[in-house]
Amino acid sequence: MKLYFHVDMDAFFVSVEELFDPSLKGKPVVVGGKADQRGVVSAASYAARKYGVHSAMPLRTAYKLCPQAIFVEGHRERYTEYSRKVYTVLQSFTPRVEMASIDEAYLDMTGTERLHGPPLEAAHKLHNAVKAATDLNCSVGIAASRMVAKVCSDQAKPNGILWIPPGQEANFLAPLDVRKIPGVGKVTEQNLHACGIRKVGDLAKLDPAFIEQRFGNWGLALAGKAKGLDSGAWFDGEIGEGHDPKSVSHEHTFMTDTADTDTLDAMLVKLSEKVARRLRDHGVWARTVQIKLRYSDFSTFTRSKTLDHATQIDTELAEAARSLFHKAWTKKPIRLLGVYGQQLEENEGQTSLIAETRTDNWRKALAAVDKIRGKYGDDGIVSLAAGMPAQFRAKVHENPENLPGKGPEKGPMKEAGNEKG
DNA sequence: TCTGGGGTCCTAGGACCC
DNA sequence: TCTGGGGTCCTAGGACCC
Repeated sequence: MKLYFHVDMDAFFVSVEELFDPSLKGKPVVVGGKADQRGVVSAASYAARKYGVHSAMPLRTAYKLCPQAIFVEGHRERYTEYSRKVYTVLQSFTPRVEMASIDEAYLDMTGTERLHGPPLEAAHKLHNAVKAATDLNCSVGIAASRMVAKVCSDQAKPNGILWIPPGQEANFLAPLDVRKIPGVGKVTEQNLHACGIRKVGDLAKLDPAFIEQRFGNWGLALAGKAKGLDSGAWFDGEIGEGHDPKSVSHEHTFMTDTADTDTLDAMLVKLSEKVARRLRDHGVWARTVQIKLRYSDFSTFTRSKTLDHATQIDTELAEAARSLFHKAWTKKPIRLLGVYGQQLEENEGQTSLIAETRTDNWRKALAAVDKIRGKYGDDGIVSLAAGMPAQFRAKVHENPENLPGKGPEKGPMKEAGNEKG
């Protein structure tokens, strides 16, 4: 019989902020950005939640619901630092730990009873150890499947521990809303409601063949989850096997929508550089480049291109991204741009000898730049866009949103953008 | 309400090959 | 010349998670 823990930090971002500024304690706090910014709530304190504020809610909505809340941008590095501390504590209980995100982890605690005692006792020890090391609270779910352990930790919040002994899974899940099942979001919930399915118990009672017919392959996995099983790709694989990233991406939402070609080109270059940098950090090459564009009405489009060889070079990514963008763009104002590296490979793709020398030179230059950036941050160097005209380089460094409005004549600029280095 | 940014997984059609 | 079916790759879109 398997034994899994799911450890979930309570209001993680807010709690870390409180460590650095204790005056925030007990107050309505919203992490995610300023109240008038475009963006959503990353985390809300329990005091803020009383006003209906919750994560993923637009910041402006949060402000309307709770104007007295303290809005903070947040400190990513601190969250990463504390996430590592938590990981270290969890590692001391079992090597089979997998961080599912920055603030939650699965532990395979099978066979640790002699070392740590029965499940609840082990969970208390673990909870206390996390608290001692970080001064942060967490909640722990315990079950024979990861799926149920995750649902448990959610039900245990805040600062609680919940164990569902083997055989009790169905009883525990049955009265819960279908939305509580990991993987069931707004859309699936609506679809299930349309079939008269509201509780997990309703789902568990159905004939799997019916669910498969209505919801496809994915429906079968859903039926399994309703019974407390780890079905579907979600809970595949052993815990503790680190996996390589499948994609690397960066995107940016403009403060105000823009149709300015130079601003958009500069942003594509900047995003491409960031993606390339991360590819090099991971030591992987991308075969496929994808862009995303979103217009003012929120309509969103993606375009992708598989290259003849995998790359991690700024200009190759940027070139592909700009080409994809200009083929798809209708010239209407843009709200968001994104650049993605996909089909990541461990090795550089097949290249010709000439390309080889060229990329080798690039590699040396990029390694040097990465080093400087590592030391001084991204602003240590303006831009790597050697293939881009000087105008772009200046703009990349500037905040594109703050550029003064320019005349309609963009011809020469566009030409220049196409030249090669 | 006016909707971030970083990801994963799934589906489905068409191309292309055997 | 008309016609299969399977497998894999490419592309676009979408649901979902934190």
